[in-house]
Amino acid sequence: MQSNYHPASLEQQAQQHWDDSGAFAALETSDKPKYYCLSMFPYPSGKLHMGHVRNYTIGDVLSRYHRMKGYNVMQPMGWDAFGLPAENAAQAHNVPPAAWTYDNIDYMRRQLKSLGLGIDWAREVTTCTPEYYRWEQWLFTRLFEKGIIYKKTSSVNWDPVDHTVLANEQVIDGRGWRSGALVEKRDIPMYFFRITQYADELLGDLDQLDGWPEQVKTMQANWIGKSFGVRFAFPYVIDNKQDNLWVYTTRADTIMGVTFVAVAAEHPLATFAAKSNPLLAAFIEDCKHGGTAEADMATMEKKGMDTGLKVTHPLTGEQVPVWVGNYVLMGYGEGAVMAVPAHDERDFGFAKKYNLPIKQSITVQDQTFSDTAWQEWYGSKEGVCVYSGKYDGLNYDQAVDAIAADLAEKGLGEKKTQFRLRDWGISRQRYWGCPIPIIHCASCGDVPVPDDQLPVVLPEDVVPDGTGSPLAKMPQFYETTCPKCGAAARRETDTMDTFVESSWYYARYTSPGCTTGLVDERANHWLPVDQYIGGIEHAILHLLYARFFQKLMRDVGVFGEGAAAQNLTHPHSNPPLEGEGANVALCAAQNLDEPFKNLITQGMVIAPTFYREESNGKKLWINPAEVDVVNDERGRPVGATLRADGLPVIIGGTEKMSKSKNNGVDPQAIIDEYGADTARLFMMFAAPPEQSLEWSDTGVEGAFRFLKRVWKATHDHVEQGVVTAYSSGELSAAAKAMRRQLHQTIQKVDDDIGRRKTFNTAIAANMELLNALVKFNDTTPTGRAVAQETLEAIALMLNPIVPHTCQALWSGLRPGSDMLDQAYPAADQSALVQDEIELMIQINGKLRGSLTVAKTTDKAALEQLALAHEAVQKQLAGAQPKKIIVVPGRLINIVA
RNA sequence: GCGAAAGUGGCGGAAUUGGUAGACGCACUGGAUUUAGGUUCCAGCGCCUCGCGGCGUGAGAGUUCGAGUCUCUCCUUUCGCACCA
Repeated sequence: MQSNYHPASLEQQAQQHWDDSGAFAALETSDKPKYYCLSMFPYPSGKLHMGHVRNYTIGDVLSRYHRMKGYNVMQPMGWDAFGLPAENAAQAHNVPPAAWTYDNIDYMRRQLKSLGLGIDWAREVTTCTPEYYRWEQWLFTRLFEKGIIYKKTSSVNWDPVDHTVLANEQVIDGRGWRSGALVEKRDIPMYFFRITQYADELLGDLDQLDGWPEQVKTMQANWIGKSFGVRFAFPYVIDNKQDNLWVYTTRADTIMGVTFVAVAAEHPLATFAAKSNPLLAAFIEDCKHGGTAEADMATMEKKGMDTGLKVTHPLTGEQVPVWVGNYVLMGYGEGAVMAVPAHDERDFGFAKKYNLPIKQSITVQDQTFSDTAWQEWYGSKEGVCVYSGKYDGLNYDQAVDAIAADLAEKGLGEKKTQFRLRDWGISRQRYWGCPIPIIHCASCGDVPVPDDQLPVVLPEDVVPDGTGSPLAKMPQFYETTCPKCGAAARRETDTMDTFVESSWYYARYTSPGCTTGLVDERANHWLPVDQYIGGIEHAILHLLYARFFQKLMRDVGVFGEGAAAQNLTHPHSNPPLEGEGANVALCAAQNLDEPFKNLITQGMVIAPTFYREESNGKKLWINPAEVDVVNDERGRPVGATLRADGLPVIIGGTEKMSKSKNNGVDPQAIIDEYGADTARLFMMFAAPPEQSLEWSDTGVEGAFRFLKRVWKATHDHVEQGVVTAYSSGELSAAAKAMRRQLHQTIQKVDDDIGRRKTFNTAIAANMELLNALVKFNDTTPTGRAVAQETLEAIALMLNPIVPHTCQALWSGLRPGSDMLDQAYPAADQSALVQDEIELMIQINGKLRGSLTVAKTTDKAALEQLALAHEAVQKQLAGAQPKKIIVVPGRLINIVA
């Protein structure tokens, strides 16, 4: 072994060895149980950021750990390569998005390799290649034919200056980010996935997902938002024609408190009223300004205007005014809501503002109604009806039943289950995406592209200019003939939402190179994904869409038909895993309902910010790498200076790494300076995976220092001669204690990585073990054998986290043996036996002392020993204790 | 606005089932080694107090022999909200 720790050369050697031996090629022919470990694939934005390093290190730790535990591991990687940033870069640098994207992929692939990830690169997928999106288009045509995909109009953000559709991200304070023009809502035809048809299954199957974090499942359940309510109508007459205004409510018990109805600006009644009311028309026009984001809608000022129209309350027969409200969404529910100002916060504010009547209809026991009392009642379903005629005294359930029955009798309503979830609109008026495989024919309508004409290839030499859709300006792309009648026809020029590509890539990894379908029979070997890892920001949308796609692919028969029985008996299909998620239905992919058995949602990577204020008050953000922080004599930061000029800078908050705050740390710089293992170790040590991780330069140095300490301890030991690890024989008390700590650590680290996935505590336990070993320092033959045993175990335990270093340590400890072939160490139960234990002594729950006793001491003897304890004697001062509580193995509490 | 989390020393975090609060690391202080800086090694390090001791897990209440952990109210911060990925 080299005397010093040289990460650059040893990492290069280890990676070369893994490459040469094909160590991470995942084969379907293995006898071992399979473990499919998937990290969310990156968008090729240019270079890796710390979030990627964290994500992929977590995946690699679990992959290597499971390999050592005897699993046949598959860890793939690919590129989520379509998207908006490529178009922005294209405009900025005048390069086609394709060229920019492929260059980024080449650079980032090299970076990933330098991290030493155990990836099977033969399975790489790139979503912007025709080989990939061909199957997405194929699936689209099947779903279109089944009616799962359909067309309807929907609102988008329209920039009237650039004549282009804007993403929500491109709308800043209601204005286009480039033009600065006020954004308008515009209705255009789009294709939708009928995800609402799967809402019940997507909700119900959450119960299968034992290996998912509770909060993610709760967020998904809330997002799907199943509610039980009543859909009912307010009849009205216009131009002597009878019609109904439909609304939906979950609070039918308050129906007698309705004092007005609010409709969306786009509602037909609003449009009708505006014809004869220029002021209303202007208001409706005004409602079209501003973006479509729900957060904006919910926080903007609630505005409204009376249409002058009246509708009839279905139960009281009263005339109720119809208002237009800017907070009512046309695309959600009926586009109209009943308003009960007495018992709804939003209606209350609206009624106060426009001086509309407020009418109480429920009450809560012992409380007096007032303008503020509604606040306490809002959201609770504990009230009973009052001032509601025949419904007086009924509680929520009784009132809803009675009211729904009465509405049904009049043919004006019924109970209805509704979902908050809306259908998924996937049309994008952009260039850099998967072309939608539809041909528009004047006589045949929307015709899906036949299989033999797929893929519809996206031309790759285009530079978008930021106005309109490039494909819509390319006759050579859109001019075509109808596959049905042969007449001249126009190809669809919209592309798909990039969420579509990322909804099925996990399945494609199982079948690299497959040209006969989306996947082949290899999918049955690998699916489902055993462990999925990715950012918490994907907790709702991406994960919901991928779950949806698994069900779609299952129902379309992507995984083969009639092959289920055969695949179910496949010897290597989906063997059970220990631990979380083990009860997910084990079946071939064809019958698989859920794609991801276990899920880790990793937190963000954050870093301190530094800035200077310029004369115009603007903040100039300075990268943490250019700053020195000054601490006082107690370690508290008192200031910071810019290294370049030695002058002070202002310390800002600790925030998510971003370009705008210039607080990103380039992983490449860390790898170049300290090596990949130090970067990996720091990221795994600084916080558990689900929490946010604060970047710290000195923390990185600490991680590097630990690796040097492990290296030195191993080197110094090996220099004295490699020995056989301890297995049996007489041990000194110190050696016995050393071995006990070693085997306790093996047990703890196994649990920390395998079950708890708290890599930070696994690393801390190894640090403690090394500290103990350095102190142990026993040079007798038995002592050296125990040291050999300990050092080997440390190398094995740390191998999943810092694999390059451990590969080299192992070569030193066991010349001629390869770390790649090693199993995870098992704890020696006999070494764990302990004769004496320490018990805490409490008086009234406060710690007063401790007691070391034989493990076998019984309760009565323990009580006597505790009472005889000096501190107890002093506190009791001769009095009798009221009670003594003995918690075996832990403490004795004396209640005085 | 709605939904989901989080809050523990100067800092990141640990405390896994209600039972020793602060493991491990960083920063800091003192010492040793070193040509110097750095490195490395040893010791100290929650707060108040000379000490005895007291206080201490965002704030306030509650349950319990015992609460960082359970319950309620409040405050603050972060994430998501359907065209960023």
